Amino acid sequence: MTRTAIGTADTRDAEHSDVTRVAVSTVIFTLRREPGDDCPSLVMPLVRRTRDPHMGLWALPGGWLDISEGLEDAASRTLAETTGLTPSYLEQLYAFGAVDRSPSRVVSIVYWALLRADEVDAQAGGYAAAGTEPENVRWVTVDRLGHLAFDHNEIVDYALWRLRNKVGYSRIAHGLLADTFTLAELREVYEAILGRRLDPANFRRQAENSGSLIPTDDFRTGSHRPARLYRYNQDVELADRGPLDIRPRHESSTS
Amino acid sequence: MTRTAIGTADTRDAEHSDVTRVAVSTVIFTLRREPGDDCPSLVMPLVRRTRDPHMGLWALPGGWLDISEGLEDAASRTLAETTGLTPSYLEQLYAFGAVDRSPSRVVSIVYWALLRADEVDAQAGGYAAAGTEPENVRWVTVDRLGHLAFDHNEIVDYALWRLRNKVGYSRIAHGLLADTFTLAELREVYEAILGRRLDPANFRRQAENSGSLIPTDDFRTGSHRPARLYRYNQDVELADRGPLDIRPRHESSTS
DNA sequence: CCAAAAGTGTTATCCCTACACCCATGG
DNA sequence: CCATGGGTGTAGGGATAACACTTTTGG
Repeated sequence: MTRTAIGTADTRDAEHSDVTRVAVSTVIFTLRREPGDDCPSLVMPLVRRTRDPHMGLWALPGGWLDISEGLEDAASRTLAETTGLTPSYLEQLYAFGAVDRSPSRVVSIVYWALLRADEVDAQAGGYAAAGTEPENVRWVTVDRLGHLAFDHNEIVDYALWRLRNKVGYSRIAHGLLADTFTLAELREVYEAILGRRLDPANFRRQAENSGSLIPTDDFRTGSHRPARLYRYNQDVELADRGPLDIRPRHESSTS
Repeated sequence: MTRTAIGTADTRDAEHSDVTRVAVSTVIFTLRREPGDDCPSLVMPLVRRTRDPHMGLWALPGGWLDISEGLEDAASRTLAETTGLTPSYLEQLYAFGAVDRSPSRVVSIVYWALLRADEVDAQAGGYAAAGTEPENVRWVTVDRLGHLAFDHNEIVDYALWRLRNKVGYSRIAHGLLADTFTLAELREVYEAILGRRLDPANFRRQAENSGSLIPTDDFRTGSHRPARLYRYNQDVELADRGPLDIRPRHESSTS
């Protein structure tokens, strides 16, 4: 492994200013329920830049592509370095390569990923207990990002567009939930992503008819009528992406 | 401009074997109507490799990314070098970066493009008249490609999947036609891409209701009842891709 | 007149939406 | 018993698919 940098695309060495280098960054989504809020909201981790192109600004997690490392491996690695977690979903977003997007020539292969809310909470709790909470990492609601380094605002906008688009025809919403969940929880994920409320009755039917949900015998008991817990049917993959193995495997760590 | 190579991802210099280089390749689709056939079929240009990784095999047109050149510019450039034409549609497909996809480490940013059938025919006629038909370029029907260099078979499969997928929810089919066309011609494009016949009556209604077609006052007179010619409404862009300027501009050369 | 493609009309079906309604639980 | 969310039923609208039908040309 060669050296890598958190915070994409800085100038590693002056001597490299005449070559094109490849960076890999990742837009990482998860869901956070604020105590006062009625519905959860999308949040993502950002990394503070400690070097000069845009030093001090917040940027997407990322690093240089190692010569002996696959693109997706690089995305997973930087994701783990930033969050300590394994994504429930990881997909390539786009390759950004405008000549002027960085002082030196950098092509960024950008991935986007989903993290299960419960895993993030557990991890955050662990950091808090150990007192090792990283100072240069911050989790931010997607609609309050502010001005990011490089072209990262554009990148996040595109990732958000893709997420919202994809939630309509695939089952990525499961990537934000624990392995069992109520239909209301699943619906809240959709509502948080799409930014609008959905009819519970119709949502239930659609979800049930999709064939991707397995009802369990357990119920979530709240302050009212208990709700059945469902599980994601891993067999059904749904026409989701390409016909080949280009697409990432979901390395679900909970199952 | 530095040196470039037709036929992606060969080893430029031995001294570069310790760096990751960026190549840009393009899957170029157009429609060819064989004299005997009843319906046109998808064809694409391939380039014969003249250097050693996979020398002699056919490969996608491509070349090394120049340090002062945008990704899309590189795709357009190699496309022009191969076909002498400007694409009617050009979009990034995927970044391929498996460690073992080439002897040296190469990340290929792959684009896919559409060419208007009439422009390709005109160009081919020009080559034939001038006697300058390139020997190392061959136009092949997509279902008779044979074994290509590198992972290019996978790449073409993915591009085909994307094309077939996209034809269902966008109007890229126009990218394969001249600027005026009959509904039957438009339907044939869809049929060639999707590989199945479509009901002419229903297709007509869908096309008319899409709002993207402008009827002209001209008719195509064949051996039977004349058919109205339509034009593509360039104002309507349809929710097609990302919300920002990441998407390529269609540099249509006919309008 | 005939064949064949251009173009129109009609109907059944499916899916989605809205919304009324019943069910089960904690307080 | 009542408020609240869990869960079911149902009627209307829009899009699609299947296919019968009329129109217009060349031969």
